[in-house]
Amino acid sequence: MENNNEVSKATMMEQEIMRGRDMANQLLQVVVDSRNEEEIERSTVMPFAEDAVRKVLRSFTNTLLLLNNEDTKESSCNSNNNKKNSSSNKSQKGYHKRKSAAPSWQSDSSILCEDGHAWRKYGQKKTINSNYLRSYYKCSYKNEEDCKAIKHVQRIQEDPPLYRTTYSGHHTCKCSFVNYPHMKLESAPSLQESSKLLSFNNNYYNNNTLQSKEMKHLSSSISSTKQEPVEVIIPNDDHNQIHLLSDCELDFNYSSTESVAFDIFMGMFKF
DNA sequence: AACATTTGACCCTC
DNA sequence: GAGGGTCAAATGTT
Repeated sequence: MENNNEVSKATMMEQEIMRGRDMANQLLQVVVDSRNEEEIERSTVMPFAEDAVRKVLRSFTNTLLLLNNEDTKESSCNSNNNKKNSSSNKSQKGYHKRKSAAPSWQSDSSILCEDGHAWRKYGQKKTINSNYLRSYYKCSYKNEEDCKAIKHVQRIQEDPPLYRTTYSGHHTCKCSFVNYPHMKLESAPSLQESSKLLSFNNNYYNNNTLQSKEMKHLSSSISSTKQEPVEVIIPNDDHNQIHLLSDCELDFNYSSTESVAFDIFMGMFKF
């Protein structure tokens, strides 16, 4: 009985997360569609908003994977045992080990969802039970970081359109900053050992974006989640960089801009 | 030129 | 042997 309650609770949690992910997808669509509108493009808001939504999507995806990995841990262990006796170390073209029959996680959506991760398509197949092609994707960082995450997407219904995405494996790649070409966190070798340098790409922020005054406000709003004082340096000659003289975990809380999206982004930007 | 997608072949599991 | 998952060469796109 108690077990049933836990299962339904987990299902409800999963449904809520999926609902959140779908809403974030819709928001992302609005942001992406707005790129071509000249006025919005010139503002500081859209790059931040788009990044924020992508990060939200990634969180939803990872949470769903974690939830479902717990569920399928046992079955995948069993299937691994079954495979122990099969041949190994083959490198011929097309050689592969068939994935476990139980997917890590699958979800249906009326739109082709983005999930915040970068995928590379590596194949597509017409399956016997469907009139539509199934597309196979692997993580874009599979080669660089040996990330094992894969997914396949299949249309399962014509009208209204419905797509089923099945994920296997979870992301082990450190792609957090790769998808944020305009912001970069790195060591600041010229300063003290534990300092960090937060860089803003000039292409995004040179024109009417973050002004000196705003940067100073931003720096004063940076606080430590460990309640420790954080020392910040803003170089006079370069308004696109902030030096963070601390090795502790930081939270941004920048609220002077009129943009809610900017707030969300800064609120999420934790390292 | 570099990167992404398409497509047919290959090979495993059932 | 059928069906499905993956590879890699060919092709397309930026």
